[in-house]
Amino acid sequence: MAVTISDVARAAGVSKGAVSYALNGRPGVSDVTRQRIVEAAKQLGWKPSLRAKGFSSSKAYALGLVVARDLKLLGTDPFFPAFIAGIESTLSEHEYALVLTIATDPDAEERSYRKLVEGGRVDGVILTDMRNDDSRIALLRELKLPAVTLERSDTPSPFTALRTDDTDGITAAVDHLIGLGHTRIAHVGGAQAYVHGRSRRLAWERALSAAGLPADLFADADFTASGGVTATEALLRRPDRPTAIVYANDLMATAGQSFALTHGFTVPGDLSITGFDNAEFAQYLNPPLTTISSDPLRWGRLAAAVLLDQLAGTHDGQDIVLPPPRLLVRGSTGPVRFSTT
Amino acid sequence: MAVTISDVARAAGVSKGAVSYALNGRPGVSDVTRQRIVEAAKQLGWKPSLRAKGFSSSKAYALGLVVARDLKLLGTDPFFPAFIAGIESTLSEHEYALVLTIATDPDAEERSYRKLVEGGRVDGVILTDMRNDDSRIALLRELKLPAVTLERSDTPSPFTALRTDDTDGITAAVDHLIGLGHTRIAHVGGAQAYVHGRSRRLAWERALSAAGLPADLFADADFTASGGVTATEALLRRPDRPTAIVYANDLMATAGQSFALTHGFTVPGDLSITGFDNAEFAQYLNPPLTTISSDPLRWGRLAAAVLLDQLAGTHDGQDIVLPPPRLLVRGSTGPVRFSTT
DNA sequence: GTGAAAGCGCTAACAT
DNA sequence: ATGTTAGCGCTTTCAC
Repeated sequence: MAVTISDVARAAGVSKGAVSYALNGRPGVSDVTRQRIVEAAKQLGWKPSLRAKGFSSSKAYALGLVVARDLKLLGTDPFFPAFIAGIESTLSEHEYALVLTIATDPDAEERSYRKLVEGGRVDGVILTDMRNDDSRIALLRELKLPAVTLERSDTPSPFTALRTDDTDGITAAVDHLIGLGHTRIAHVGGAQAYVHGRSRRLAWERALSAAGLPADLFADADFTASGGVTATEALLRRPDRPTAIVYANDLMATAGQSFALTHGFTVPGDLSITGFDNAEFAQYLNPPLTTISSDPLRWGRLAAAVLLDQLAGTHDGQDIVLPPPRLLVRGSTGPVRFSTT
Repeated sequence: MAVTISDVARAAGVSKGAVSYALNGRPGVSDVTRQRIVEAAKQLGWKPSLRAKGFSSSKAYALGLVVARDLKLLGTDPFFPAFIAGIESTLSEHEYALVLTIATDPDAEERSYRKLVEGGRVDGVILTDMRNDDSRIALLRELKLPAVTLERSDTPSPFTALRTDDTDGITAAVDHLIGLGHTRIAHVGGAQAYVHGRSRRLAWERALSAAGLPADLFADADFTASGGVTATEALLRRPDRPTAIVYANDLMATAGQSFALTHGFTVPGDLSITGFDNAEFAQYLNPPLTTISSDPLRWGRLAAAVLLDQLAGTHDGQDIVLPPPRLLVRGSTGPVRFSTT
């Protein structure tokens, strides 16, 4: 049997309560007594039982992450692994653990949150892939589960959000293309039900408007490779086809580039292409993909830190704004060759 | 306050113990009493507290997964997300949760396991990325932590392993290339410290030997894109350069293909290429990558199931053998053009 | 300032 | 076969 609080109390000649106070740095014990207790605990090599702590304090000492994504997307998204690593790096400093759940359909998502709460598995959750009109906000409210969200849904939310302007990345991409002489710059959108899907589209529109260019070359897609192909095909079939396409993520850009190349277009000669995410493989395409890079590790670290602060009551509830993503110019973008207008 | 076992006991007019027995389907209560108890529990909407259960039974009702990988690899590996989804699908049926840890350096890995145990976070762990001479085996033994491993390390291990023959996938790839007339078939190896790195290399060697061809075109790498580039460059610089390269994963194959294309080689004209993993992006390369596909979802599901069985004492300890991976022939492989020997 | 003691909600050893 | 009861290891209230 491992050493318990009673052993320490006995060794230090005090009560269990005193030990608890002493070790949690709370008032209720004199400094000398505290010293003695700390000493005894160290001597005995006492490690407070997380289970007992959790039980008596009704805490899980864990945070939850429910990932609701299509497997195909999960597998290629460079965001999640780094994001999770970021979460972990914060949690490991605080004796917290991460409980990960993967939900493959909408119902499973809600069930996941409910189970996490019913089982007392977590003290709070991190919400990613925010959606416009996001049902999770009401759900978590009902469940009284503390949360932090990545980006802000248009659904009013009582939860702290980590935000940035996707805007800046897309804007930089569009401006880069305009600088290369492009005037027919299309956008292949990510699923518009997602906050980041829509904000990227809006950023594209605004950047074009700001330059006095029409934002009429839009093709809706869903962040998947096959969606990217379909959208690209639709755009390239148009008589006023674009000379550049801004994609909402690298996977669609990759698929789109592949489609263009196999249909006789040169990249960037006939068509310039930009992605979003900076997936590892993107720089090994032919040509390597110009893309936009954020800092998922940092997002993860911060998201966990903010949530922990909140649980400890040391966060003021203000949203956190992260630095904007950066444009990485590579071979898939180049000067417009000629205008066919 | 939520309804507890005492409430149910009172309502059913029995002791707490009786309720515990009744609800866990154990002997000790008559069928009539059991009926009454179950009824009362349902009426009151009683959900046994996982925390209390865990506390009194010293169980976590959770499994752990410690991922020790370079972030760059984590982000492009299609294996993990699907594998984790598989684990989840089994766990969610058993009131178990998954605690995920990411270790970015070797020390962190050991610390992770120790923390998981000390905190009583998990009842067992799933080991992936097995290494030859794997230190985790001794560690888990010391920690008395039940485990299941993916593949078997050469370190003798008391843990059940899920196995397959990588062999079959690589063999199929080499045979496919031989069938296309290739005779100088190289291999760009994954880190040889890993079981799957070495087994793929050995499979390549054996397949060539079986066909009476020399296995002398080997370049060591580490599963990373940049490693793939370096290895490819070394191979293509050789006077007896290969007409086909079998890569140990898709990321290296992608990077290698990119290198070859940008250095004037045509694929598959001058060089045929095969990968391993069937990453989503691989079919959107130019040309699309011939690769080898396993079933990570199934691996995950099984790994979790076997471990749970083991915890329940219902597994005989026999290794589980999974079906071999499949070769997916795509555009990156073609007939050898001519021989320059 | 200090310490005793009462839970927290279960499980399991123990009487009956 | 059934029910009683003593913990599990901590936190926290409440006397002292």
